[in-house]
Amino acid sequence: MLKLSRLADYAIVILVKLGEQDGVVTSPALAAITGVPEPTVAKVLKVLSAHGFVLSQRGAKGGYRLARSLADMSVASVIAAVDGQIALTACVGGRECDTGLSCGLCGSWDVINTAIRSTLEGISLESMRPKEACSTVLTQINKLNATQTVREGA
Amino acid sequence: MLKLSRLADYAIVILVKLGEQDGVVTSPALAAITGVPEPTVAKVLKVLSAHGFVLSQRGAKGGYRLARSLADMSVASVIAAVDGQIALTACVGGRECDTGLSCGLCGSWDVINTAIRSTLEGISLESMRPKEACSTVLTQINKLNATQTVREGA
DNA sequence: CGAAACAGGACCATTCAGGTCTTTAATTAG
DNA sequence: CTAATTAAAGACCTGAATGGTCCTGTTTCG
Ligand code: SF4
Ligand code: SF4
Repeated sequence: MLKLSRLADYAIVILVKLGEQDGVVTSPALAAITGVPEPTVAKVLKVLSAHGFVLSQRGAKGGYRLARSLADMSVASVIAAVDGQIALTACVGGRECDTGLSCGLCGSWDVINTAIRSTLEGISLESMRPKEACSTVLTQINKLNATQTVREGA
Repeated sequence: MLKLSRLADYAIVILVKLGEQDGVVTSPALAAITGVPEPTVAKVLKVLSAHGFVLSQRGAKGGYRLARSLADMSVASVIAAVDGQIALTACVGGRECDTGLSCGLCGSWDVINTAIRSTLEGISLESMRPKEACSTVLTQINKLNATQTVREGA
C-alpha cells in the first residue's frame, strides 16, 4: 500500500536517537531508548555501518556513533541503504518490465519516481527531529502544495 | 523498497488503455491490449468498478467503460482504491505505532506522507498518457525541484 | 585470560501480494 | 418464453519476500 519498510523506519528513528547521545552507544542501549527489539536494532546498525552512516567500535566498551551530522543525511539515502533504491515501478531507469508489456507509461512513472525521490532527498534527518518537526518540514510542504494543482479524485 | 503494488500499477495502465477505446471493452480484450494476465485484469476491474472508476455492463456483449474522464482521476485515488490509503509509516493520522514506542518522529512522518500524497493527487491519469508524459508531468517536476533544497546524502 | 560488544551469516516464521478457480447474474438468440 | 452464451462477482489457494531471531567468529578492554 505504498508504505515504507519497517526496517527503514527503524533506521531513521535509530539514527535520530543516536544523534542525541554522546559518545559511543551499544545496541542494547539503543534498543532500550527506541523500544525496538534488540536483535533488530543490531541488524539495522550493521547495515548502516556498512553504508557509512555510523562508525562502529568493536570490543568491550564498544558501540556505535554517527559518522557525520544528521544534517548531512537525507531520508532518501537511508531508505536506499536499507531497502534499496527507491523505485515505484519495475520500469524506472529504462529497465524492462518483467511482464514484457511495453505500455508507454514508463516515462511518466520515471518522472513521478524522480519527484518523490527528490522530495525525500531534500529532507534531512536533522529536520526529522521532533522539535523541528512542525517548523522546518512544514514550511517545505507548504511550498510544495503551493506549486501543485491539487486535483480531486474519486 | 518503497515500491508501488503491481496491482496498482496495472490499474493505472488499464484505466489509461481503457480510455483510449470506444464503447465497452471486455476483460479478455483489455488483457490482450495491456499484456496483463486475464484473471488479474478481471480482478483489478472489479475493484475499480466497486470504487466507481469504471462502469460495468453484464451479460453477453457486456464489458467495461470509464465512469468519468481520465482528467478527473488522480494517481493517488487509484492507488488508494487498490492498495488502501497511502501511509508510509504506521503512525500517520494519529494512529499509534504497533511497537508502542512513542518516538517523537510521528509528526515529521505525517508531514512527509502528506507531501507525497499531495504530489500524487496533483497528477491526473490524463497526464500519464504517453504523448503527454514528457510535457505536463515534467513541468510539474521542475517546479517541485525548484522549491526544494536538494541535499546530498550518503 | 575472560568478559563484553560488534561482524557476518544462516535460518525460520509470518504476511500479503499475485494468481486461479467456481459461482452467479444478465443478455440475447431461437 | 426458454435456454444457451457470456461476462461479472466472489472465494480460495499458492508462493515469494519481508521481518525477525539466533548462532558463531573476531576484536578490544579490564
Ligand atoms: S512497463 Fe507499464 S506495466 Fe510495466 S512496470 Fe512500467 S508502467 Fe507498470
Ligand atoms: S511511532 Fe516512530 S517507530 Fe512507530 S511508526 Fe511512527 S515513526 Fe515509526
